[in-house]
Amino acid sequence: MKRSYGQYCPLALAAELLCQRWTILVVSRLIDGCTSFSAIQRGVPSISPSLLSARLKELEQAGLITRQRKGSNARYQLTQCGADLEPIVMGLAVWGQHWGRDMEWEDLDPAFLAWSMHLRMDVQNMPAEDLVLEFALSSPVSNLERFWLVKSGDNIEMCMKDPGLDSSLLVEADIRVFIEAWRGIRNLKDEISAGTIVVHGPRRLSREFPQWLMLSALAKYPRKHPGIERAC
Amino acid sequence: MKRSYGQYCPLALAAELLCQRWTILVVSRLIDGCTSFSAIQRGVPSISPSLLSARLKELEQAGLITRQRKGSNARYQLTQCGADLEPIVMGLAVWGQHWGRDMEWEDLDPAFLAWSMHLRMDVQNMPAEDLVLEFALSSPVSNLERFWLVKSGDNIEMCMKDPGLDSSLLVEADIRVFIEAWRGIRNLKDEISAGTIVVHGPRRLSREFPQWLMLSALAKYPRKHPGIERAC
DNA sequence: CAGTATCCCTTATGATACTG
DNA sequence: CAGTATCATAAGGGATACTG
Repeated sequence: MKRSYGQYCPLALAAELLCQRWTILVVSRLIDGCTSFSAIQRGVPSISPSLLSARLKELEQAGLITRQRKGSNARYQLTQCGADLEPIVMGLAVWGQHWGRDMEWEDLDPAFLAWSMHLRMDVQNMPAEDLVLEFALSSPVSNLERFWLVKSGDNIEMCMKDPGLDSSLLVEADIRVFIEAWRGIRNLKDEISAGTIVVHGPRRLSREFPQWLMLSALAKYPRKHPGIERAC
Repeated sequence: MKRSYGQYCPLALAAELLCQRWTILVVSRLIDGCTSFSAIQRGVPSISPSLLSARLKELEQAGLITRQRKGSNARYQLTQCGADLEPIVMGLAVWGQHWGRDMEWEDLDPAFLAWSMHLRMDVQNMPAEDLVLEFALSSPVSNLERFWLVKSGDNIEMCMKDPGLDSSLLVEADIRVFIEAWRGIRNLKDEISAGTIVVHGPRRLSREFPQWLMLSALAKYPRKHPGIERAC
């Protein structure tokens, strides 16, 4: 249940809905075009199903989204009201890129990275053949994290468990280095040249890999936060 | 203490700071130019002092504001990092004006209305003389609410208690009608013509009153929410 | 897959009183 | 004025198991 501010102030009315835990992230996934419960959940990896359900109901009741049942499935879509948030959510994300705090090790979530990357692979510029890209990202505070991006035709799927397919390429790196490259804080090609990101596999493929990987949509916004990352 | 999302996602980093209860309202007051603790508190009438204190510390630690001691007073000011939020906060407020839920009676807070109005009186177009504007706003769910805006020179102060001065004008209305006019949902002059807002006092002053009162900065944005107010 | 239902528990918050 | 200190409470949220 929303806790009201008891205020007619339009900013307070917006905040009492949108500035609850998880809500803006859920809206962001809807803006990204996710329409099913599980697609949204994959894009917000650590939200619990009950809370996601509650948030979706609040958004529906407030008129930001519609929910249509399709057989046993449901389809969530933004209304004009919800779609009007796109520039605001984008603005907040850019602000976070510019000014957000430095990333802690615990923030380096491979599931979200996999989810993000699977939406930002430049399929048109990849070879026509099907491919399996395997990522093995190391961290001093957790086990080696593995995931796979599987290209079938023009479709890319993410896999957090071994799909049991032969990998076309294997990418190895420290997870922080890789995510900093993903966010545009480091330069991907520079890191590959330096050997801090290693792409194993046929040279024909490994050479092209940096072209396939579109970075985060925010990578073009320079970091302004005066933290340790600046020095990198 | 901020509850982290455990995510490097820049939107999550922004949200974990800004999407906490009260925070965006406090930032908004800082954007409006409030620099002292009590000025901010007046602009966010129902925040408790301990929570405001906590929020200001979080904002300072995150680099959005600086705090300078001036004698026993403190002065809070936005940094570039905080100032960058201005378009986002404005966007959220416009969204709230467009799409926010209908106002409940409990939302019609006269203290916030008084605070808002005292910043939006067009002093340059008011007579040179000092004035006392008294407001008496009725509501079916509470006692008659009275407050005063006191013009001394070019300065306007708000008073929630009787300042013990003769009032130059007395404005009487239903608080919902008045706030809807303030927000641009109704037309102020139409309501005065209709007698739903009554301005008592010398005709010389009462005629000019609608010119003095700049409405909410959001009044120019039309309401789009499909609620009961649309019918008004 | 697409959610619901429980249950426990941390903790954020509101209220109040107090101090320099 | 400009906050700090304390405290009790509600409830938001996380985890998990379960259902159609």
